[in-house]
Amino acid sequence: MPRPPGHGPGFEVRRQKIIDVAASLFAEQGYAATSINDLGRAVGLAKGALYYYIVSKENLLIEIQSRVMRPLLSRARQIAELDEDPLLRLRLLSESLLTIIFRRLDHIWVYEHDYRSLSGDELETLLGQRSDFEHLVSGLLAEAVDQGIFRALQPRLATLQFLNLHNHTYQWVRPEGQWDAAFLSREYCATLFRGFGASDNALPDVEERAAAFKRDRPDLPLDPEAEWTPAAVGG
Amino acid sequence: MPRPPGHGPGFEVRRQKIIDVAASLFAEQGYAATSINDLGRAVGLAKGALYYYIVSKENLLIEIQSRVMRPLLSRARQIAELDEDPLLRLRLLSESLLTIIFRRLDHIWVYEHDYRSLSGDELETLLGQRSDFEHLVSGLLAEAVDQGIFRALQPRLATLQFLNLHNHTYQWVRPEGQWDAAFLSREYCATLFRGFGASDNALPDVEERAAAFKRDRPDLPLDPEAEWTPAAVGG
Amino acid sequence: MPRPPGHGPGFEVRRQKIIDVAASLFAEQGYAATSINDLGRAVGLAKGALYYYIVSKENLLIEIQSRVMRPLLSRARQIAELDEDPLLRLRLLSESLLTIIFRRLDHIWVYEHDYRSLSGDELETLLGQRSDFEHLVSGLLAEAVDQGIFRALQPRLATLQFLNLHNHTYQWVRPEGQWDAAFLSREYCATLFRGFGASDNALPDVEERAAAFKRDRPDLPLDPEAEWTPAAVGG
Amino acid sequence: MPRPPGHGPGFEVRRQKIIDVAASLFAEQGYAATSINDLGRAVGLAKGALYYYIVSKENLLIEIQSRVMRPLLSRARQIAELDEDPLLRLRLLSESLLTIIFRRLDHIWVYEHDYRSLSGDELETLLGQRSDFEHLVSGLLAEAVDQGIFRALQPRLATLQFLNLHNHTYQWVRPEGQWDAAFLSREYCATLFRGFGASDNALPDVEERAAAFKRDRPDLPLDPEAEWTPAAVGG
DNA sequence: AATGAATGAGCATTCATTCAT
DNA sequence: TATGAATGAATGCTCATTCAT
Repeated sequence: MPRPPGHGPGFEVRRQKIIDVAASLFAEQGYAATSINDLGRAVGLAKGALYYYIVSKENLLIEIQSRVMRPLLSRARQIAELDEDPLLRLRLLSESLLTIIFRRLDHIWVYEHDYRSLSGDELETLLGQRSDFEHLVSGLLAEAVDQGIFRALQPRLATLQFLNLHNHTYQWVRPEGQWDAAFLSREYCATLFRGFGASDNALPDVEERAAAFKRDRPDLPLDPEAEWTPAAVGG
Repeated sequence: MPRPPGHGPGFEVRRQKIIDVAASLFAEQGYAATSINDLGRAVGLAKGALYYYIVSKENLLIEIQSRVMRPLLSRARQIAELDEDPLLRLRLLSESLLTIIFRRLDHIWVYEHDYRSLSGDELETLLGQRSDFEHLVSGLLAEAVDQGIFRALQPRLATLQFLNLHNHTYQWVRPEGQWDAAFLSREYCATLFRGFGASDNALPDVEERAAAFKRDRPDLPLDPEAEWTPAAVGG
Repeated sequence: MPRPPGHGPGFEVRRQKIIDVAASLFAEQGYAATSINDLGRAVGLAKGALYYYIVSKENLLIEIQSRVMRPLLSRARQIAELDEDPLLRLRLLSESLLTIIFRRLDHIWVYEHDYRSLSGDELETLLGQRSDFEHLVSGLLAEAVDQGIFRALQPRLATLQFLNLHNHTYQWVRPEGQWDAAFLSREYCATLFRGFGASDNALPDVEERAAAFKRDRPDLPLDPEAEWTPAAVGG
Repeated sequence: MPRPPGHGPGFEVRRQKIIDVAASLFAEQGYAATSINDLGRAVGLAKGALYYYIVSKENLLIEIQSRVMRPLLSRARQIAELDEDPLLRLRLLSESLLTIIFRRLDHIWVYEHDYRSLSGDELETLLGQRSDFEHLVSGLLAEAVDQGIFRALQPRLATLQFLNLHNHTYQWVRPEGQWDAAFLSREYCATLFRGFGASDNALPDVEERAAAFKRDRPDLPLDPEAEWTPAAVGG
């Protein structure tokens, strides 16, 4: 991102502070609902001055996204390349991801909510980074399957479960609450690793019973929007 | 035969179609970024005529939310009250939730993304409904713990894992794709029920090894934003 | 005002009722702030049906104006032409004017407030009628001066005083209140006839004292917007 | 030298000019019928720039009202508290009121016509100020009655006559015309003070004759809307 | 005689951005 | 560096009016 030439020493510092504030405002009110005026007020700078530091509102979004995505991806790559078994690497990657969610909750809100406000090029970059991250996870999961640690999972579906579990955390987590990133990581991985594990200790009949239920109770369809049929009175 | 005052027979039909279109636009571009003009264009109606059918933009949001939340909650309550074991009920509730996500994906997008655009009263109602749904899940999980089917879980955290796994699905699911709601429900429940299950077959040492890693490799902190310390060369 | 041909017997009745309602709404909220929708609701007719009876919103204004102005002018002419002394005729005309103010208070509100919403032609007609009425008053006042009943007044200024006193009544009068038109007319005429009367019983020195005050107290200018000068401390 | 944040030196000047123009437009066309676009055009500023100076359209109304009401009330209070006889104070107050009508004719138009466009709080304030002013007049008139300068008048009705006579002036006065505020005040007070005066020089029989007329001429009712009865031909 | 539906212009207001100073 | 001032397009919404039925 080329900056106009000839900036004083404080320029970058202030610029970063402005992005901080923008992230917090965007997280609170949403990107579209936050005006440049709001930002100026929160920063204590007139609108005109603001534009000395920022190039556009959309650019703030880009910077916020990459603040989160760049270090995460870089650390994730390091972890994935460690010479450790896949389970440990997954566990470390999980904690890494949760750590940044805890530390940059507002950035994550913006990242998760407003990435669709980006236009073509930038959106593509971002989606590329997301995809890169997903592939790191996929790779580790596949290794675990290959090594027989996990049962035979569809790798894509296992990845999505891993990501669902972690990524949705931003919706409810309180960084100052009772749980920290390490704890959540331990819990999530306990669930996932047991859940994905090879040993066949599942609760074996629940699927059959579910199938039976669907067959025997047409009056209570699982589709919430389906009509309610009065229960068949058995003979 | 003069019709009673109010609206003609086609009114409600068209109104519902307009809400359909709104849901799809809001899902695509976000609520704040979609203008009433956009909606009019998509519907093929001038702005003025649009307002013959809708009461306000925000009201569209409300209608979309409740289209999703009302049937879901009602069906979820029926399921929770069934005289079946908690595992089966969780499984049915899971499929119910995923079914509505598949059938009303755009509504769910709006529901998940733009609920914060609602003002006081409506937001409160919505959050109340969300909370009601969560309590249904919590109750079933607690039953499973009580009956010794699941190990001793923090009920709140188990609930959040259940919800993370399901709710984040809207982010990537393709209703016309290879998987359907029943399949995803089976997979998610397999993961969760094994993961939450009582039998102690976890992969026991991963936590110790993670702790050791954090101790031995201060050069590779899990926080993606922490400084990279050149690896200590051990002696 | 040509009406479309072929109306049933109830047409004119209903039309008049609609104008009644319009007058009351316009009086309450102002012409510009009252919508045709408001009118439809108040009348119990859909907008479309309304236009079967009215030609336009502005036309309602015209009808309301002439409902008030036509009978008033006609009666005023009859009174002015009576073979009675000017004082009596002024007194009768005063009561006539106040009577219509009492009976048609809402029309008068509209008449006084919103006549400027009329466009060229109609406005001219209205102003012509106003002017006709004023000339009737002027004529009677001039007669009274000629006959020596009133002192030598500038006829225009006397007319304006007569009209000010009467016309502003609509601003505060309550038709169901303690006073009726006859009473107000008696009081107004008592004031005006004494005030205009020939006998020189004025309170003679108030003008001199007013002049003195203005001279001696430059610190308290009568112009409310003039600067306050600290009072000159006398020696 | 960086100026403190807020507004430059020309801001308030321009702001006041905008309110001036608004007052003149509102007076000409009415508040509701004047658009912010009209104002922008008249001021030579794009709509966006206009809002840099004004807070809202309604706020313009408020500013206009208080421009007129604040100085008037303040000056009126000073006059009412003077150590002079009530007649002189009434005369001075009359001139004060007329002076502001002359100087701020457009403001007065707005004040008199569009006060009902104000919403709750502001309307209450305004009505309170109007009432305060009326009480000042009432007090002086009551003093004059108590001192026997005026005959026994109903104080409320006397006040309303005073106000009718003065306040309706804005409807026809031309500030650049032949009359000025001092002249009108002299004339109005001459009428009122004689009219209210104690000496019993009224034209005593006009009321009896009016009563007789009403009795004897049922064919010519004073109500302009009453049916015309063909005159009874007397014997 | 009356309706529901539609229109297009207009409304007050907000916004991201620019620029001379 | 920072400001106040300006712009023009866009926003959600209302309105008087029309018209096929």
